[in-house]
Amino acid sequence: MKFSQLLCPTLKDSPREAEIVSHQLMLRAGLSQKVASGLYSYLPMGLRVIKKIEAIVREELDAANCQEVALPLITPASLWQESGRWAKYGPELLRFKDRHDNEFCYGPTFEEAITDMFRQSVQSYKALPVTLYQIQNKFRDEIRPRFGLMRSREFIMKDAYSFHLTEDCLDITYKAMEAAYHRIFKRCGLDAVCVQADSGAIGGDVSAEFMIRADTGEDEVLICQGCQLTANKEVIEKTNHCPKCNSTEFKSVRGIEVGHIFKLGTLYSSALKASVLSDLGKPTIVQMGCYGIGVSRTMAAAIEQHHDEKGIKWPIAIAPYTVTIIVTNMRDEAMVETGLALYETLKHQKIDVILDDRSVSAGVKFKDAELIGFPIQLVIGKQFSETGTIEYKERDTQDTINVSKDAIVGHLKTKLETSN
RNA sequence: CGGGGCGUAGCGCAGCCUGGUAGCGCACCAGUUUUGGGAACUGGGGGUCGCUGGUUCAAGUCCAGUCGCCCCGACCA
Repeated sequence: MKFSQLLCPTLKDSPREAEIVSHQLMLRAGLSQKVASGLYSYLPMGLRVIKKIEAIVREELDAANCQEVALPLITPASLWQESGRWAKYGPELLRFKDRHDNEFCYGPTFEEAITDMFRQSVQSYKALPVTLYQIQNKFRDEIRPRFGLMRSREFIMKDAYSFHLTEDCLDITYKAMEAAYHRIFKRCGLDAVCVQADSGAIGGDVSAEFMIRADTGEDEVLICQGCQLTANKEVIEKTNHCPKCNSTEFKSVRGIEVGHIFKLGTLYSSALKASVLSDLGKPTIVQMGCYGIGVSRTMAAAIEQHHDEKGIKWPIAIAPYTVTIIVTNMRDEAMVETGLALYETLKHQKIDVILDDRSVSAGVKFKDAELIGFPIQLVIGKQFSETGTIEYKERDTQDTINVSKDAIVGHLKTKLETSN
C-alpha cells in the first residue's frame, strides 16, 4: 500500500469524547470512527488489525479441530423462548418484530442458535465430539457503552460451542480450548492470564476468563500469594479465601477480559432437547461447552498494553503493516526510486509493507509512523544521500541502526525471523 | 436509571456572566519558497452556534423544553 492512497485520517488532537488511551489512539491513528454511542466503524487500518487477529484465531481453532460456521445475526424469539432466556434476558437483548409481526432479536450470544443447528444435524454419538465456531458481529444493548471498542454495543466476537456425549469428553475439549486461547493471545503478542471466574448470565458451572493485563482494565484480578492462583474478584468475594490453598493474602492487578470459556453441561441441550443416541441406543442429552473471544476488544486491549506517549506500538503479529518505508524527501529522485524499489522487493517477499510516499514534510511522516505504530520503520533520508545507507528503526525499543541499501532486506528478514 | 459534565467549521477551543448578526489554532484548497521530528509566507473555502419554542427591535449569548455525547455508579463478554 502507498500511504498517499490510503484512507487514514490521523489526528493531532484527541477528540474530547475519548478518555482512555486505547480509545484516544484508535481515533487519532485513524483506525476507527464512532457512528453512535457504542457503534463504531473500522477504517482500513483498523480493519487490517482486526483481520490479523481473526486469522490467528482461525488458525489456532482450526488446529484444535474446530469447524467454522456462520449463523444469522438475527435469531427468532422462538429459540430463545425454548431455552427460557427470552423472559430471563433483560433489555440488553435488542428485540424487534418483522413486518409479519414475528419477534426476533439481534444475537448477543448464540447458544440457542448453535444448539438448533446441532440438533438438526446430529443424531449419533459417532459424530461427537464436535466444536463449531463463528466470528461475526454481536449486539448487546449495553446500559452504558464506554471506552470506545472496550465496551461497545456492536462488537466482533468469536464464539465457539462444543458438543459431547460425556462430561469427561467435555473436559478434554475445555482444556484444549484453554490451551488454544493461551496460544492465540501469545501469538497476538499479548500478556494474558487465565483466571477462575463466575459464570454469570451464560450459565453453567465451570468457567475461566482470559485477562489482558493493563492498568486501565475494567476488571480486578486477584493473585493468591500462597499458590499464585489467579481468580476474578467475584470468585474470591464469595468465599473470602483461595479455593485451592485457603490463603487469604491476595495481590490485585487490573485486567481486560478478552476471553471467557465455560462448561455449560446440559443447560441448553436439555432445554432445546439436543440429544444423540449412545452406543447403547439410548437417547442422551449432550454436554456442551462455550468459548468466546472479544476480537474488537482484543484490539483495544492490545493498544492499552502496547503504547507510549507517541502512539501505538503494535506487536508484529497484529500490526496493520509490519514495515513502513519513509522517504523523507519526495523531491529527491534517488530516494524516491530507492523507496519504490525496496517497497516492491518487500511486497514480493510477502512482507506487509506500506510506502510513505506522501508529499509532506519528514516530520509529519515520522509522527504518523510513531502514532500508528508500525513495528519497523525503514527511513530513506539524508544519511542515504550521504552514505547510501537506510535507517532501520524499531518502534517499540526506538533502536536505530544504519544498514547499507544492499543489506537492508536481509537485515529485515533476519530480524523478523528472530522475533517470531 | 441516579449523580456530574459537554454540544460553536474535520479536530481542539474562545465568545455566553454583561444580547448587537461568529472568531482562534490545527487540518483543508491555490501559489511561492521549503524537505530529518507535526515548515514559512500570501491568498482562499468551509458554520441555519445540537434541535424546538419563548422573551426581545435584536439571541451563540437570556428562559423553557427536547435530543445527542462523555465520565462516575448500578449492570455486564
